Amino acid sequence: MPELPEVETIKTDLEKVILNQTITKVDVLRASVVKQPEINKFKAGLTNALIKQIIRRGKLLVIDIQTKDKKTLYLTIHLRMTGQLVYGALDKKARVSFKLSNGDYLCYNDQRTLGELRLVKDWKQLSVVAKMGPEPLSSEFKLNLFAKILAKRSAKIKPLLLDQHFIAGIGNIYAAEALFLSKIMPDRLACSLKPDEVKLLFKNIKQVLNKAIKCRGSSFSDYRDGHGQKGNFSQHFYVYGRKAQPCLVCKNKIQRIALGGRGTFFCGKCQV
DNA sequence: CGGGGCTCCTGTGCGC
DNA sequence: TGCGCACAGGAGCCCC
Repeated sequence: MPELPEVETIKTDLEKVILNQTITKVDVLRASVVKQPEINKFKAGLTNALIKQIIRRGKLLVIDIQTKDKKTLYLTIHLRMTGQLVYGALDKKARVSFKLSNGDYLCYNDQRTLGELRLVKDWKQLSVVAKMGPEPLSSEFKLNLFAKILAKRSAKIKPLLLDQHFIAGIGNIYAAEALFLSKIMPDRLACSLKPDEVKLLFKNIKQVLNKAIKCRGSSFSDYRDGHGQKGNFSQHFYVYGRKAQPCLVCKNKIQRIALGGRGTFFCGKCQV
């Protein structure tokens, strides 16, 4: 569900309310979402731990904690499709809940339970993190490297944008929107993009992610911010979820196809 | 390397 | 109303 802008919104929301609080109680109501270590160790490590810092890498949230015996550990949370991390009152639907020192709760909700929570010593050594591509909004994401990699790849551009080893944090919504803004058909082969198109796509990836962050993310369906509120970027979608509706630029009907098993929206007239 | 299919789950909406 | 199927912001795995 949540992509980079949504996870970033949750991060900044939670930074204002959970930093320097102690976790006084941990309840795991759905054991399958806790992947590492086993439940009792997970709970023991977090109980009476101090929340020090929140980090985002791609779609992964990393909460830096100091345990009651002064060790540094990291709680990593991947929200997958329907995960939510909401601060406030205890939610009856929570899969995992953390009671905080001020009496409020941090609830991990997840309808489909595909999300993953881990408590680890070194989050950068997790294989998902080690294999992750560059952060698209950081200076490590460079046009010449982007162009070089695209030139070598024969995969279709849209599934490639979703590949977290290639770039971190882009999901189905922002891949579709960035390609629309760049006037590129989602099924074009990466190596077929012309230099101007590569440049445009590079710029639009950054632009659409930044705009979505300003709008506090997209609540197409389940996404909620750190306070349980919806994001506003869905109002600005050009193509995502707009099958059969008129293109906002040329009035042509937006089409939907499947690419790599994922719904893919585009305008057949604006995109080439 | 690329892509298809399947899997982890739960819920909603649509067509018949 | 009821049932079955398609589909959903993700991503890993196996196989060809």
